[in-house]
Amino acid sequence: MALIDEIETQIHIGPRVRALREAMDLSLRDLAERSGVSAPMLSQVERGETSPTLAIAGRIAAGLELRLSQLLRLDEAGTVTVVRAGERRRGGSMRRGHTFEILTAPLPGQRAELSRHVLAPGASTGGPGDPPMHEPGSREVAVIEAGPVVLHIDGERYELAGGDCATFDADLPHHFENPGPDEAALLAVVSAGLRRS
Amino acid sequence: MALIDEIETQIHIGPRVRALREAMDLSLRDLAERSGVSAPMLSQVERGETSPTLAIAGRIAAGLELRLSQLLRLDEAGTVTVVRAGERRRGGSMRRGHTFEILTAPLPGQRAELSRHVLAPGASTGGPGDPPMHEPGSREVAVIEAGPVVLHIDGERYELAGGDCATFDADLPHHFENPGPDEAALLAVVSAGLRRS
DNA sequence: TCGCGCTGTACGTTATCACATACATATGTA
DNA sequence: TACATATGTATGTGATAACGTACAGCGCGA
Repeated sequence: MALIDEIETQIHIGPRVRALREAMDLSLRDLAERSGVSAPMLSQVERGETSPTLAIAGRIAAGLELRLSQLLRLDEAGTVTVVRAGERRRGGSMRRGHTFEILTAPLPGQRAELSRHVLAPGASTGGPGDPPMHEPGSREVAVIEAGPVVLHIDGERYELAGGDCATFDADLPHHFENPGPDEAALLAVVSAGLRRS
Repeated sequence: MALIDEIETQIHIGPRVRALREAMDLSLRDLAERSGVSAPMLSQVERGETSPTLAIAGRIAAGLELRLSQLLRLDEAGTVTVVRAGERRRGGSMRRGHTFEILTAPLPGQRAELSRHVLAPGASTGGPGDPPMHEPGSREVAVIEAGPVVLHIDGERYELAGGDCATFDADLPHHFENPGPDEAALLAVVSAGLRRS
């Protein structure tokens, strides 16, 4: 219902298995011997008549001298996503003098989001009262393209110059401020949170 | 008997699924809703009491906003070679015409590393024969500062211009090449794969 | 203390995966 | 022609994956 319908979930390794097997000049019984999976089962998998368990799929991959993730990746097109400079939405400015763009595509499987922020003199990326926090456990890396910029985080204050790089917990309240007379810019990377167990 | 015993075939995604689910702060029923897989099934999979079919595993991965190959790759982490981080962090050039800096501090708990690469005309960040892959499950985001740059990955070829942004699996063989007559530069972010606990 | 809502798990049933066997077709060999 | 050996597929049976339901445990507010 929810996510499941919006995402391509179809797994159809059958044709790939058959192609690989024939490329190695193996019969179904040959591969059955190598993989420990019965020939009729292999036949059904190749024709897509059944969805094998991970255990079976792993043995089939092993028989083809592949890791299962490799076998599956062959059927997952679009692993590489390119976002062209022209086709990005410019993010609305939450504050006057602040504009930003999200540089990365919002696709599943992504664990990092990269954004570029431009600050007019005196502007900031957010305010002390603003809610826009990041997911718990996430980390942020910011590189200053043009400074100076002041990073306010959790009551602390860090003065950054062009080329400086700051790393911090993105789930703490924070914002960047441009104190100087010139325009400032920075790149921010937010890597998805994963709680340490 | 044949190959099957010589290759590690064990698939145990259970702990990984549980870690990811808890990191996303989802209950079994939450993930059931997102994935279309029943909660008891998820429980059994997490505890390794059953080997799900590819169809089910794919839906679980989708519910976790991962591709199945990515989810599986997290479990194949043990076999992979580590990058020579020591040499690279100094910012030396591995190839002529290629210089880079690691911008982030090498601190524990870091999940993203940011580096800036400069390529002389004709230079590349590595070669087709070079092994330096990133950790399994890691993702890379590259922003082109000055192009053109060609991204070679897994046999594919992507032409990028200044301002373009590419995202891909960092554990696939890849390198950047500068085909133009001018100096090229890019920023690369590698977000860590999920570590075993 | 009582419930309410939530968590994860045990139960029993149904669907289907995976096997061994048997079959149909196609090659080649005597 | 007959036999032999290979291919991939149809069949029926036991094992198990996957479901809906129901349960024990926890924290919380009335």
